[in-house]
Amino acid sequence: MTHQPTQDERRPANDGRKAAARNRAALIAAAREIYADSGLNAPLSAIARRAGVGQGVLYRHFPDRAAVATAVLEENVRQIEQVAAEPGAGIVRVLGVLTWHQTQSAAFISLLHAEGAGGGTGVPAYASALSERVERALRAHLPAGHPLAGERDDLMVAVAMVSGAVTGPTREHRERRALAAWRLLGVEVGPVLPLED
Amino acid sequence: MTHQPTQDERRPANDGRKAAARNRAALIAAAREIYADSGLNAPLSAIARRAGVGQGVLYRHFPDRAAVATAVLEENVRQIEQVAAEPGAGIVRVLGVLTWHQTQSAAFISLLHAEGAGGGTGVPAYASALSERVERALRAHLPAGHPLAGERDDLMVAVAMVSGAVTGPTREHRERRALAAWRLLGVEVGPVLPLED
Amino acid sequence: MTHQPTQDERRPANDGRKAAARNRAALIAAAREIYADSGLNAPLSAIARRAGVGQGVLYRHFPDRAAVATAVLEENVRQIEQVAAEPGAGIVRVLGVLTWHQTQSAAFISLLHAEGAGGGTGVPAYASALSERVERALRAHLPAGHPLAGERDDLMVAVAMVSGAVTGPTREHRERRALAAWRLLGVEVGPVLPLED
Amino acid sequence: MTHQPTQDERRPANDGRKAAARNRAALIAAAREIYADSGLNAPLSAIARRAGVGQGVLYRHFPDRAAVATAVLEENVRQIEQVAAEPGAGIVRVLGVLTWHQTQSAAFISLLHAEGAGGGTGVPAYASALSERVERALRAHLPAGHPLAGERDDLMVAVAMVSGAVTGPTREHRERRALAAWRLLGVEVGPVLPLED
DNA sequence: AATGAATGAGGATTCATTCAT
DNA sequence: GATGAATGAATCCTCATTCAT
Repeated sequence: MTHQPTQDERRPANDGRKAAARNRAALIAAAREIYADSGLNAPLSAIARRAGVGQGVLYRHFPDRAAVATAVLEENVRQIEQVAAEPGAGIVRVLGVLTWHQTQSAAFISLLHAEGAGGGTGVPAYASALSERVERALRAHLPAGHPLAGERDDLMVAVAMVSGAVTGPTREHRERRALAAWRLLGVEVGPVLPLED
Repeated sequence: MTHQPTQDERRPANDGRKAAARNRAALIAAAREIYADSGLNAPLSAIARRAGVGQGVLYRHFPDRAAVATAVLEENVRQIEQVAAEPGAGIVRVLGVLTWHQTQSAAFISLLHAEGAGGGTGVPAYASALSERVERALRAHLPAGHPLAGERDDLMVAVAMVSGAVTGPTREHRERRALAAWRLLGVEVGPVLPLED
Repeated sequence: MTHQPTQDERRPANDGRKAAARNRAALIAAAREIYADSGLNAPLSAIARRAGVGQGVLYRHFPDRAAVATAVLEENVRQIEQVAAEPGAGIVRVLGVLTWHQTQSAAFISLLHAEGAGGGTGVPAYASALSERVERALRAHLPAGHPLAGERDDLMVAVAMVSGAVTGPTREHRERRALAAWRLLGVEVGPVLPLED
Repeated sequence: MTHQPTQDERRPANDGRKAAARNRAALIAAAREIYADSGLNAPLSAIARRAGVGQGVLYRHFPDRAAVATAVLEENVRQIEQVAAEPGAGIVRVLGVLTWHQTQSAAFISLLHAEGAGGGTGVPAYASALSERVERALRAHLPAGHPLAGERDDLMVAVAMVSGAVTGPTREHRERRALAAWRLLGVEVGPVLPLED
């Protein structure tokens, strides 16, 4: 009778189920940041902490480390598909957005062709699916005369090549290298910008 | 508080000091193999085990994880310098050997431009020195008309690009991709072969 | 590369979050015991084991070895402050409690003036803060005529001296030596007893 | 027939058996230094290294860690005995030399009453023998009226007390504390100096 | 008699993952 | 649904001690 627990008295703020979605988003955002400055092997606890949630929540949303990484990449891919779907978009613009993501974080790159060494993060399965979606998005806009239009794999080889070139401490560094890479391939790309929504 | 190896059992023989060099070599070889199939973050203990030595030996020869990686790379670089020094060697041949190393292991690639995310293996310092040695070896053979002869960084950007393209489960896979990459760059490379000594 | 506790067996129950405080206390108690009979360099794992918790818990509560030691000492100091705060307490009584702690464990002593050799446990920073608290507690009760009342440092030098004298296998041994030490200093101390609460 | 091994060709300089004595001395000196700045738990290998000999030599001369420590202390004790044996030496002078050793290194102190915590370095047996020699040397010079002349243990308790007081980063610090300690005991000591030989 | 390499146990520390609350 | 404590395996690294040369 004393002490009627006034909403939020001793409870971790359970805002109902819309909080779930919010948390998921926060986790992905956090993961993106953590990946950017600590690499893909960063402790999961760091991601949860940065997202401001308990570790349990992370596990609720993502069964394992690969799922987190994939979710991050998923967003990137969706953005690329989105530009590709824009009315006036051409290959030049799409490549610009793709390149922006490549310069954003080393993680994106690793993800994009993480079939390599066995000890990897274990993304392969999802990764190749995502990789194919990127390819589809790009290929849809490839005009016949384009340098990468020809043989089957050239397109994704080129993407991988640019990824390989993208190194350096700052985003500026990486952007410069990316552009140099495309130039060496004789490919024109649009401004390296994110998709403003 | 102390260690006192409860050791009256068996002590696997101390082959004296000329074993030291042999062990070092064994460690590097082991590291190369381990890296190839478990990536650069493989436990050091695995390397020691594969080399058939105790962990202490590894630490005696290499102060830290980066030193091991560097030693592996060092050998590769030396081989490249060696071909470059051969009497009749031309850029085509040197690139062939370089490419062979690129297809050999994902590790070589990571090492070659490991300046990336902070959480990395921490090779940067050595790595850039080695990278420069590779560059020097290549540049010494670049004829004026070569597609990469022009602007300052194009050469190493191209190398990085090919590294990026080199993915896939088997060496054959990776070799095919490497060749495709060089072709896209308009660069001719020799047969992708190790330096037979 | 990862951990994956091969754990389908048994997981000793997670008592929820109010166990945390209990665990912390258990760790401090365990540390006190371990320190008493194995010295300050005892393995942390021994402390965790004696406290009946996993090693991780120890690290959760105390970032490093020094933090554990400090926590133990902290309690002692608090007790001394507590007697000092008692209504009728005089210097004789306070010194009695202090002396009790000195005879309790070699660790308390080491901690109290652990500025020594570089290889030490690394408590210095905290330690001097705690040392000052002890000094304040004592000085508050020093009557003008007391042998240690005069010059600035005499008080803590005397405490250190008694600490130095406190050696011997059993508590009785140590108590006898402590009392001899105070006698040589011409200082009267109360019964050497813990603070009964 | 070719290649007559000219003395010292391929041999670590085996100067005969007088080298043995030289090595032993070097080890003790090295140990003293190492102890002084890394504490008694410093790795034995560090001592061997500083002495400029292989680790095997250390083991040849000293069966275990305690033996090294004891040998160091032994020298100190010998010096004290030596002053005590000087024709005109009085207690004041002997205490001066004793105090010098106390201020020299924390190690000396630890050694002097290392009966404490079980986890210690294991010197106890030797230590108490040495401690008795120190006591004998001092007591031989104690005049009847001296403050420490009376009851049996007061003398060594006092020595331990001063040891306890001797803390601080520099030798100057420690000397000041040592003198303050003796003053509190009402004991006069001579100049705090080593035995010039 | 010395050297210094090798062994391998022991201790420190980190993190994925579970689960009581 | 969320929290965050606990677990404990895995990995890193150090060092006492032995021993072929």
